[in-house]
Amino acid sequence: MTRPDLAEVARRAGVSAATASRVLSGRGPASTASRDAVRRAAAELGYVPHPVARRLARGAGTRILFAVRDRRAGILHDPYVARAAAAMAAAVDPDGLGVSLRRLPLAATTALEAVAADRSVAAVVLAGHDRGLLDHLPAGLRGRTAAIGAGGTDVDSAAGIGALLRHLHDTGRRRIALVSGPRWLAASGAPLRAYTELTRAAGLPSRVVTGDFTAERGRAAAATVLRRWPDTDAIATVSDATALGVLQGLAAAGIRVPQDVAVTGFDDIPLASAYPGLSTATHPVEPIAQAAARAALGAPAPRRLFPSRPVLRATT
Amino acid sequence: MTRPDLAEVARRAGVSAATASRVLSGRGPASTASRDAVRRAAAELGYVPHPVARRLARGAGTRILFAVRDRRAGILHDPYVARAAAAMAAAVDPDGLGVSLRRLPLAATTALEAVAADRSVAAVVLAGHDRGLLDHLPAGLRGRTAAIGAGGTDVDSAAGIGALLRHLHDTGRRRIALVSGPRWLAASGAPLRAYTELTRAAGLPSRVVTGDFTAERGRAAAATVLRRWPDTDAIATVSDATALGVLQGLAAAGIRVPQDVAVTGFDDIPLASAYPGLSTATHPVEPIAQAAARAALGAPAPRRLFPSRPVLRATT
DNA sequence: CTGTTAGCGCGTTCAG
DNA sequence: CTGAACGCGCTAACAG
Repeated sequence: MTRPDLAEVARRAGVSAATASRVLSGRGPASTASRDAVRRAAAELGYVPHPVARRLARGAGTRILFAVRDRRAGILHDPYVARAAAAMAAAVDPDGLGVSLRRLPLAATTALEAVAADRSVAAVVLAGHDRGLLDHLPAGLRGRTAAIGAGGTDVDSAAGIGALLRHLHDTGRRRIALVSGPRWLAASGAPLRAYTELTRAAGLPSRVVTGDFTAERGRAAAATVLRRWPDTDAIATVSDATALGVLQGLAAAGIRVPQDVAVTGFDDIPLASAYPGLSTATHPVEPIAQAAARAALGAPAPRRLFPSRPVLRATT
Repeated sequence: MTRPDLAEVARRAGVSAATASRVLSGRGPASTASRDAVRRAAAELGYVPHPVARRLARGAGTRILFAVRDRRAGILHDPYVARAAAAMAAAVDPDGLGVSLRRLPLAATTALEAVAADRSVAAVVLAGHDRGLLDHLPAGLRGRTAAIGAGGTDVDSAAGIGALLRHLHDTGRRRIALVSGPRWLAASGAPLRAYTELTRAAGLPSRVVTGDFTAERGRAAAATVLRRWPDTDAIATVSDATALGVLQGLAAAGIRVPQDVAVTGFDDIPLASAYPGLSTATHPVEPIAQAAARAALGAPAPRRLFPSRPVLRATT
C-alpha cells in the first residue's frame, strides 16, 4: 500500500528511471513508444510525483514569497495585501507551491539579500516598492522576482482615476482636491500625474493632500481640505478605505454628499457597492496578483496595464 | 562563494555530518564539545540549512493547504478567506513553509483523499466543514489537519452575537429577526442556538431567515423579513457583509435605521467602523488562522474559543 | 533517443 | 556518544 515511486513506474514500463522522468516531467526527448509505456504505467499505478524531491533535485525552492514593503507592521492585515496573497496562494496551488507573506522595511536591501540566500524561496513578488528597489535587486533574485504595482504588473490607475476626475469635471465640479498615496511609493505617481495633468489642462486649482490608503488618514484629510480650501466641491482619493474615511470626516463637519462635495474612491472593494454607494473605479487585484506570481515563476510578464473602469454610484 | 553545506560545517568542526546534523537539528545526543564545535563552525561559515532537503529527508511536506469547503467557486475571493490565508502565510514564513488555497466542493471526501496523497502538503487547515467531514478524514490526514470554525479553532460567536442580541433586547427591541448562516455549515449552529435560547427565554417570537454571508443575500433577507414580519424592529446578522446588505434593503424600502429597525453585524471588518458606523462584534480572524495553522503543524490546539466583544455604533 | 552514474542536502539507522 | 552507509525521490550530465 506504499505510494509508487518513479523507479517503480520505470520498472513497470520497462525503461530506466531517467526516461520515465523525462516523460513525466516533459523535459527532454522520448520516443513515442516509451512515452506511452511510461504514461500507462504511471496511470495504472496511480503515480503521483513528489514535488519536494523534484524541487530539491532541480535546485528550486518550494514557495513564493510575497514581500510587502511598508513602514507599518500592520500592513500585512491590509485588505489589499490579503486579497493579493490569497489570489497567489490559489494560483500556485496546482504547481505544488505555497505562498509566504512578509513585511519589508522601507530600507529593504538587506532583507532582500537574506531572501536571496534562502533556498526554499522559489520566487519573489514585491509590493510597495519604489523606483530604486527594482533596479538594485540582489543578483540572486534577478529573473525570479516580479513587482506588483507601478513598474511591474499593475492596474491602470491613471485611466481609472482619470475617468473619475473627468466625470467630476463634466458634472460641474471645479475645485477638486486629491488625497494621494504616500510619497515613498512608486504606485502613487500615476494617479498624481493624472490629477496634475487634468487640473492644469482645465485650469483648475491643484489641491493635494498626502494619504496612506487608510480610513483614518481619509478622515484627517477631509478636515485638512476643509480647513485649507473651504470652497472645495469634490474630493478624489486613491483608495476606497480612504474615501470612506473622507465621507466620515465630511459627515462630522456637516457637509452633504454629493450636494456640497462629491467623493470618489478607488479599488471597488466588494463592500463599496453595498453601502453607501461609493463612486469608485475597479481594481482587478486577483488577476494582477496571479499574473505577478506567474511572472515571478518565469512566465512572460504581461506587457500591458490591467484596465480600470469607473463605477458611478451615490457619492457623485 | 557557494553556500556552505552541512558536510562543510562538519568538516570544519572536525566531526561527521551525522553529528553535525544531530546538533543543528536538535535531535539526538551530542557531547558538549562537539556541540560547541559544530555551532561555532556553522556560525563562522554562515551556514543556513536547506529547508527543502530537510523536508525531503524527513518525509514532510513544504506547504500547508488551506482548504475551504463551499458551493461557490468565488468563495476564494471572500474577504474572510483572504484574511485567514494571509495570516497563515505570514505565520508559517519563519518555518520556511508556504500556504496554498483551494476550494473543496460540499462533497469533499474524494478531494481530501487526493490531498492526503500529495506529499508536498505538510498539513491541512479546513474551513467550511460540517460535523461529518471532521469525523471521516482520510487516515493519511489525521494528526496533521486542523479545522477553523465550529469544532476547531473558533471565535466565540455565540457570546459575541448573544451580547448584541441582549443589547437589542435591553434597548427595547422585541421583534428581532436573525439572518443566519447556511445550514450545511457547522459554524452556523452556535449563533442560531444563541438566538433561539434568548428569544425563548425572553418570550420573543422567532424569526429566522437563512443567509450565506454575502451582501446580496442580506438585501434579499431584509425584503423577506419585511414581507413576512412587517413589525420587525431589529435585524441581527452573522456577518458584516450581510448586515450592509440588510441596510441597503431597508433603505430601499424607506425604513429608517435605527429608529424603525436596528441592525447588527458580525466580524468587525475594518470598514464597518468607517461608514455608516455598523454595530457589530469583533472576530479575531488573524489570530484564529495562525492558531489553526500551528495546530495543523502539530502544536497543541487551543482549548478555548477566541473571545468576541460587541462594538456598538450608529445602527443600534 | 536511452541508460548509467552522480548528485541535490540532509536525516537516520546501526554498529562500534 | 559517534561515524559510516544508506535512504528520501527525482533530475542533470554524460556516454553510447
